[in-house]
Amino acid sequence: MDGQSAKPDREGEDSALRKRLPPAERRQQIVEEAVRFFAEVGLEGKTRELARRLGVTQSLIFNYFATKDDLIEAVYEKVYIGRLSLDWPERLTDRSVPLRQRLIDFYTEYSALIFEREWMRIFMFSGLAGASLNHRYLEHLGEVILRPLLAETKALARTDTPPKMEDVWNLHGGIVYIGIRQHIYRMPEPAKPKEEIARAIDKYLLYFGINSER
Amino acid sequence: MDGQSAKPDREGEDSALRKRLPPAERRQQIVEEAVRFFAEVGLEGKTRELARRLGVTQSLIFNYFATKDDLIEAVYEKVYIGRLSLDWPERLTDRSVPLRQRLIDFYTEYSALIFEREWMRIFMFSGLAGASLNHRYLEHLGEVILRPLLAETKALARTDTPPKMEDVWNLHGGIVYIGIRQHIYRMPEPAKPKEEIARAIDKYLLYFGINSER
DNA sequence: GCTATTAAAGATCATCTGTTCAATAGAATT
DNA sequence: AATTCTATTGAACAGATGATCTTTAATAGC
Repeated sequence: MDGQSAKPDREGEDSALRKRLPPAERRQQIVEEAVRFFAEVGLEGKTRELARRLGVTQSLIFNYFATKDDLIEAVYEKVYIGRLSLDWPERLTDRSVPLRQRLIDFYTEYSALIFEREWMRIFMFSGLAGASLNHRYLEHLGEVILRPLLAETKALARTDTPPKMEDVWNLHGGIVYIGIRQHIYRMPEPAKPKEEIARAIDKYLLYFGINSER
Repeated sequence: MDGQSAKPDREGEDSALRKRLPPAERRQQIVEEAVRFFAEVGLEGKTRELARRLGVTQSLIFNYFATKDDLIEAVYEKVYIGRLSLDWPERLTDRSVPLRQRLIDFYTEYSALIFEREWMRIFMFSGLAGASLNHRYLEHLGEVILRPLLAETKALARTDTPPKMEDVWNLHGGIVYIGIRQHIYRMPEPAKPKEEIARAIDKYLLYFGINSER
């Protein structure tokens, strides 16, 4: 029943030798694999399985992270950090560029960042788990991106129904849902995601009577 | 450390006596609580905790379900069945009613059904777990609801850009995202969800130049 | 009221899982 | 080559967890 009971963990697929790495490097390696691993199987993935994938003993993981929660925290940080808060706030409010162009630029870049299986799934797992980072991220997004977007829309709107925050969330949700379908529900990717994003933006702008050149 | 080691499980909150129920009834009771329980903590929730909430021993659960997976399967069925496939397909294609009204009727009813914490979360948990029911549901939705909706839109569209399936998904996603924000990310519910749904629909229709009366 | 039936409890198993720690071995320094 | 340092391993523990099996007792049929 057990062919090799002498080997406890460490089923190194690529085998090779057990390399001795500088701590910083090993730590990074663990976190990177953990991101992939947890994104695939969820945050309840077992440390033994993670160790197996790393080709390392399970106890080594606890040499770098006191508890599993610490590891998950490191995964959150790795995934969340740098995903937002670039120069978008200014660029989104740069009125020398037509709003349509600004929106397309933003969502092209943003979707390139988040329409990625690892991000999408860990975001959803952590959201379901009620992680505070998740809340903070969404609040941050709302304040730093969506609220300014609302202001920009208001400034150009030509209809009697004034734009509301919910309209911006609707635009955002419609676009994000493309990634959810693809990476959470594993449906096929749209043929031309960029084009769908542009159409979503045009629907939004048209509703408020905003011209493409403005 | 343990005040009452003689009682193994069965921390009946409402206490009372160990009632002897007809099997069908007990089974139903277990499934219903399991829906609530798994929706809250995820599909990896422990059977002992579920039993505790039921005020019943853990072993009793396995008297009704051979394995935990069987229980989860029953939860899926309970949650998924009856959530779709009513008379919507016909009503959505009833051209004696303006499309806008049909859309509003549909999404009012549909959102009332799915904007519910249990459904939303179990749908997401099962989607992340790759449950086949999830795929079947979405395919069914696409075929039975969204594709007819596309046909209806095409029939009334007055613009040169023809409506595409992706447009319908965008409409759908934007609306569903309201529920995701509320129940997955636990953000506050919009003040007037119905109104937001109507606005999303109007954006969609306007983009294809479809009049409200048609 | 008595008995056969069967929910439900109680006890326990085998395995899994996070965590700890002493022993080992790879590399750098002397 | 010997020594030192420490990354990594190997082994084990305690508690949890899905599942099984025997025992208890509530209910239905007579």
